[in-house]
Amino acid sequence: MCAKKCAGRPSNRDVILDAAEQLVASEGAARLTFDALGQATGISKGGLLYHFASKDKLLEAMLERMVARNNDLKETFMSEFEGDPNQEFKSILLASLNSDAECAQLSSGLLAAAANNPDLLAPMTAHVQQTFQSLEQFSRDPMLAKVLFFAVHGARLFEQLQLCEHCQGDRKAFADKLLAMIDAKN
Amino acid sequence: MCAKKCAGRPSNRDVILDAAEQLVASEGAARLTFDALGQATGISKGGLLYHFASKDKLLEAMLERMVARNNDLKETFMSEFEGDPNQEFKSILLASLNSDAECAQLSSGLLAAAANNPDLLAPMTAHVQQTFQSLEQFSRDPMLAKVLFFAVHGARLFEQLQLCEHCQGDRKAFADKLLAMIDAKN
DNA sequence: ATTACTATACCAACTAGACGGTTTAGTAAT
DNA sequence: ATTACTAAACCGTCTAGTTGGTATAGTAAT
Repeated sequence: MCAKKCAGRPSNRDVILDAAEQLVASEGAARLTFDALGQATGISKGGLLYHFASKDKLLEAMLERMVARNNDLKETFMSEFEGDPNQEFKSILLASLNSDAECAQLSSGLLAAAANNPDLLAPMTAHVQQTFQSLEQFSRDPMLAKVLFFAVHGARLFEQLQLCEHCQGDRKAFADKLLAMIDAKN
Repeated sequence: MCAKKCAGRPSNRDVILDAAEQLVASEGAARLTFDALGQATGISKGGLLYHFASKDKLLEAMLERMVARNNDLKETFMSEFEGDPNQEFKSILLASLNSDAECAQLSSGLLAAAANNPDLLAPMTAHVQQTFQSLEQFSRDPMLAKVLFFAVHGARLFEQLQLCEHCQGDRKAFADKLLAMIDAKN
């Protein structure tokens, strides 16, 4: 499970966000409602609205936490790939592939926002743009970087929508292939 | 615009599906309603329900047309790559990258179904599985095939959600890179 | 130690509007 | 007569958001 940042004391705010992600994954973004969320968490609608003043605020928080988790994971990989000439490149890719890995599902925030209010995705564009710049900066073959970046996100989408049956099992093999392609070409 | 299969005489059924795609792209899947669809097409709610007996039927039709369009485009590319040792591989990838290219947006059907009723995606899993098998069959490096397949769909997702600003312009360069990678490695 | 107050974290009941879908009655072309 | 609709009323349900209230914990003056 997620929501363990302060180790042991997951605030209800995070509990709600976790439940929201799971709801989107299992029922679809359109059924992410305060009622359903209340049932899933045992918190009343009033309580939910205490934490997130509107549905847009909830979606915003989902996106924010998604980005934060991604950044955290990238830093973890940065130390794991210490010394590797493609440290940054690899860290960005694996972070995107594996964020929320320990959680139920992937990219629920993205899909929920896209479904309910695409305007909320605008701040994400900046984040993506920045990632693209990093990839171009740290890769000798920027187009390859783009291909691999999109590959990671395509795989995540298909996993989230359960469009391919055995995606989960192949995840490690998939990651290894990405790393091998970087080492071979970069 | 789309919906021109019988060249010149787009049935209202296709007009409705086009409008539905555009609505999902611009307003989000949650705002794909019969009322909004009626306003967009100028067809009354009764008229819409004459064509699609329920919302689920509408979503099903969106997915079906998406697959059909993809298959058509694949056949077009098959003749374009006649003689190429990677004919099938390339055709599958470019078809997925370019279906709906002349339309407003991509993969609206997928997102709409995912948002409203993920159960409707079940038949898509079969289609994906089949595509995977073809890719594995026609590629000497199945893992590369997977990477490139996911790259195509990742790029489509980001385009649809307008998550990267200049995706459209780079589409041809992106496609060329994919083809080059196939030729180099396969 | 008591009283008064504040902040946090909720809950239960309600409201107004939107939504999917139905129904009815009718039009117009083939 | 069939196909392809329009127009408009209507229904039950769901939904976001509001209101007003409660419980608990802590602060701080008296």
